Amino acid sequence: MLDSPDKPGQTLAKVPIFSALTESELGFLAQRTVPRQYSAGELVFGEGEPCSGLYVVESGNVRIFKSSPNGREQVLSIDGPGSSIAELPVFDGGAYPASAAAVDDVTLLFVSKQDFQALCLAHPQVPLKVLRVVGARLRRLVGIIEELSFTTVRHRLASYLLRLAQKSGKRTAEGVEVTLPITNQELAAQIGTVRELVSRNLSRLQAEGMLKIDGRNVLIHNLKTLEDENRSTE
Amino acid sequence: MLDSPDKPGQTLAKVPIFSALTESELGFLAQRTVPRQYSAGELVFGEGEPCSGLYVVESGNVRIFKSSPNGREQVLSIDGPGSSIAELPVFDGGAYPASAAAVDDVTLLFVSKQDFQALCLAHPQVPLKVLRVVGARLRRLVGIIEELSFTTVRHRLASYLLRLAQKSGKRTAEGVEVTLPITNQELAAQIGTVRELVSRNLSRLQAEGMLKIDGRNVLIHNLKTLEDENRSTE
DNA sequence: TAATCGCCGTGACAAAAGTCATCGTCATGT
DNA sequence: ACATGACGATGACTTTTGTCACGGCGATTA
Repeated sequence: MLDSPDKPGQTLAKVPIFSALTESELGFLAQRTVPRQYSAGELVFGEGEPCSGLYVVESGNVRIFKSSPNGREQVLSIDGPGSSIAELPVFDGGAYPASAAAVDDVTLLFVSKQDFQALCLAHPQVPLKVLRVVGARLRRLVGIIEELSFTTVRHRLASYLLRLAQKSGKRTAEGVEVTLPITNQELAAQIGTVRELVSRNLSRLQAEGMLKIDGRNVLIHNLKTLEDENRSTE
Repeated sequence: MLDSPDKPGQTLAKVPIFSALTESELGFLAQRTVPRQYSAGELVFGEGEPCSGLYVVESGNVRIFKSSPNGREQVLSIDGPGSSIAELPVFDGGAYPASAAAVDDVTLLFVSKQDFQALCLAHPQVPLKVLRVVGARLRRLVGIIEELSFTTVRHRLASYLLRLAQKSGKRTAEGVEVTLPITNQELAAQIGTVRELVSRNLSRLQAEGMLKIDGRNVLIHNLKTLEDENRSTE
């Protein structure tokens, strides 16, 4: 049960880019996927490596990022179960444009370039689905550029908190409470800055009375005030 | 001759995403395209507008950019003849993620969403070509993010000059000479900063003996020195 | 228990980025 | 000839960002 042979098939069925396939086609595809395990922090592939195929996330989360020689990192996206990653380099034949690492313990399904290309030829709907997924990816990247180019660390931090509040905030009497799911270091990599500035800006927002910080828990007193923070210079 | 009826067809033949089509199919497509003229500076479409179709650049150049309420702009790409723009929003049904404006006088061929989708269904190779093109676009965006996140204005300016030197530099006795094709204002928008910083950093590079600036002409004394400028902190 | 390690906060500092205002130049049109 | 407007350089200043160094805290391990 825990390791039933059709489990990969079930995962694949939930992947948007394969949603046009019939059950038997999924089964066929599932037979050619190779499950790969990674433990937290492990590298899945590195920027610049030749692209041998794409991956589907079965469990856990994968972080796609760029890193600088200085040790800085910039996260491009975090993908959970049902996401496909690295679909694009499969098509243009180039190398991976960024690195991928396991956030926590992760199981991925690997689909070789050859198999995927054959699949695309046999099922013309697949590339169309890929284009949809890629569209979303591109929008996200443009959003990152916009934020990096136009806003300050403070803004990006506020945006992050708002997004988090929207996704997993709990209403309480004194406001909305969120729990930071990551370290300041990782948060810094996501909003394009360094650990210290995250720490300082969080403190500053608290000093200004917008937040109350208790370890990883953040109580946002007034969502509106935080939203204004964004609109002002955005 | 100047306005021969098959001219759109000839342009379309050079567009990568249509390279899989036969001559007669191109002719068929050409009949459904609508040529549109824009004069320098004119807006083609604005960020957030619903996407009604894609464009092919027939002549001139189009600038794709984001703008901030502050009046700042960030250029995402500049596309010349033979490029297609806004292929992606056609697929995911969303709005244009950025604005497009004519750099100089421009003629575009408009292909409606409906026609293009029908084309994709009839010719499965087309979406595959689109994926290739989009792959390149995505790489460029990731590159912009990398530069914005990791490097300084000085670095990005040096990179820009190097790229320009590589593309259109002329070797002279004292080094490589390039002519800036745009104003400092526009240069600033491309490297993600403001007019003043471009001016200042150019002056500074000159003061340090790397360049000699004469109006729009820049003489780069030593390409290597400028390249080092990039590697150092990148 | 002590040592170590990862994470966090912060002070001190340096560098970079951005804003505002001013002035000069050059081209254009009236 | 003159006014206008776009473009560019630059000084003065503020804010933001980044770096380095240090110390504290909590968990894990020797």
